Amino acid sequence: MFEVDNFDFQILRAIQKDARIPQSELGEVVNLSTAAVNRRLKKLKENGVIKQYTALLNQESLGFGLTIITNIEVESEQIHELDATRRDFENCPYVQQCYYVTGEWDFVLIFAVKSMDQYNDLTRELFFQKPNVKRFKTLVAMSKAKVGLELAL
Amino acid sequence: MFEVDNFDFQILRAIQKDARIPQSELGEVVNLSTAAVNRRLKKLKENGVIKQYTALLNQESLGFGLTIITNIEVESEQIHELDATRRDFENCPYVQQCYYVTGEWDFVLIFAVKSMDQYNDLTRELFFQKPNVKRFKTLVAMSKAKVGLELAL
DNA sequence: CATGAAATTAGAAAATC
DNA sequence: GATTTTCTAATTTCATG
Repeated sequence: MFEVDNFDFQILRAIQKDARIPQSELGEVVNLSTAAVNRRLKKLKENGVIKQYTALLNQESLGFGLTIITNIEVESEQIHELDATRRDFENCPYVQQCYYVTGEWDFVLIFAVKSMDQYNDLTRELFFQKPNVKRFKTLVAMSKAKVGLELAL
Repeated sequence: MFEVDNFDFQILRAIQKDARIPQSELGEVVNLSTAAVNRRLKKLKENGVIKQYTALLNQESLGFGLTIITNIEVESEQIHELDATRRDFENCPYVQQCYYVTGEWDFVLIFAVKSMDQYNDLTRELFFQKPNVKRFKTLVAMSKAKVGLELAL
């Protein structure tokens, strides 16, 4: 496994907040030369510590005002069934997040959709038409108090 | 509200996948000059359509191998109590996401933590010690089939 | 209003020590 | 690891529709 030292942690912390920060600034913060920062960033990316650089978009301004969390219980927990179900969920572009969990439920999905109508359509497609979905429960987000994938480094 | 046209949508789609794509490449994809792409990106950022450029990190390699989803029911739904509770959740750095929801529960939290022990400590801090938390239910993610905040543009 | 082409500035990457 | 050089990309300017 790739070793991440304190310099790396500082760099990662900074680029989580702003992936566009110049490497020179990064160098000042961390007390390294820009070249050192550059090499470290490259390594972190190559080793998969940095998975992706992305832009977080404003869901509301783009018409995806509805966030919905769905808990799902499956009929069969056989590996093949489970994998197929998981794939169905993953392949839906409106499913932002899909977790396979232990506990009261088997899956938790987080949807970003345009309307309730659209969500209803998706429930038909993803739940009612799939024999392996036993039951599901819908939670509608009234507000997203905190949304992000930042780590507490 | 800011109007997003088809060029913008294409640009946004591309930078969701890779925020580091050169504006020249972006221009080729979208059939615009780099200057036009540059101006559009600037506007999209200024208008908050692009909220943030960020790096998605590999939780496992950084020691945050545990993802936990917690459903919470509160005692009082009075606005002040609710706000205070929400703030407590938000302020916890290990809470990646916090949704205030309708339905069977009031809040859904997603934690990225290092260990079960740490989560237990957090439950004490955030739930048991808070009078407004009536009950909560923990779901442990066995696998994150899909994690991201991309929109289906 | 927007665009594209060209010039400028800034940044990233590579080579060197 | 730092400095310096080279190369690439972002940004600004300016003329045009």
